[in-house]
Amino acid sequence: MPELPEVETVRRSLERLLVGQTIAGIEVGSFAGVLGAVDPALVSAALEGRTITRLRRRGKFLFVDLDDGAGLEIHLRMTGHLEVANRDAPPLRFEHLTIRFASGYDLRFADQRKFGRVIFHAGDPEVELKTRLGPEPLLPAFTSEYLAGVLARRTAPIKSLLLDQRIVAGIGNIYADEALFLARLHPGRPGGSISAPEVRSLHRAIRRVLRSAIQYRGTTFSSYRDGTGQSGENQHRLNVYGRGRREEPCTRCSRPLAFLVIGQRTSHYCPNCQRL
DNA sequence: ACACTGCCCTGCGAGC
DNA sequence: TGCTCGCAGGGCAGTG
Repeated sequence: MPELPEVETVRRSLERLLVGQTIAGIEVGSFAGVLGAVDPALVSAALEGRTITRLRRRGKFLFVDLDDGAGLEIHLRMTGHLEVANRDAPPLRFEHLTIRFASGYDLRFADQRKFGRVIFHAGDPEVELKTRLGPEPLLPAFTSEYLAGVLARRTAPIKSLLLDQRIVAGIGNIYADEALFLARLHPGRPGGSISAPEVRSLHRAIRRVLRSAIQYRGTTFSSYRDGTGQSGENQHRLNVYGRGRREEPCTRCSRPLAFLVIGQRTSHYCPNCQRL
């Protein structure tokens, strides 16, 4: 389940391989919806001859910048996967889009569940996403004061608010649970009930959890791999995610962890360390 | 403005 | 053994 650290790891793994590559053409598989509602022929015509100048990440989105100012917006959702492969290599399982380069290499996009998208934008893709995305949690604009401001007077559970990409970009179910555990906050706490010191603690926990996960190249829970097919290592460092259902012991107090459903998402937490 | 629900999609594991 | 069923969840549209 790619969240910010996984998308950042993919970006880093692909950057050197993709920048400077010139697109010779694209091939769309049986699932044309991978390109959104856009006509594949138009996308193909727009991409042909363009050279990739940069790979950027914003929240869980990956942007591929092209030399004419256009770009691709890529979202992996749950099971999306990007990989660079030799032209002659066999197709990936669930491969929906192949971008062929003049060099003889391909960028392949595969997605078992067809949730992921590769959207072409004639201009900067980030501009269209601006209103839908909050600040980058690892950049200076994401301050404790900002977080306190957007949580104030909110009645929704903090877990749901952390998953809202307009509040802060890039946090998904895994890192929301991990950050709340580090900050010792119950996932069901109303956003507005969180005190100033608690917000500071949460702010610190979010940054720590994300930084550490990037360092360990993301969490491979089921299918996640980086752009070279390599698994992450952060799954061995999780405190709560995936452990509550099995009532595994808390890494801090050794009491059994628990899980509950908040906003239709499972939340793993320690009932002893994270009290309402 | 905010809170919340349902939809998309399919491999996999649990249970019968 | 073989089947069915429900779960996993990010983003967005839609409702109240």
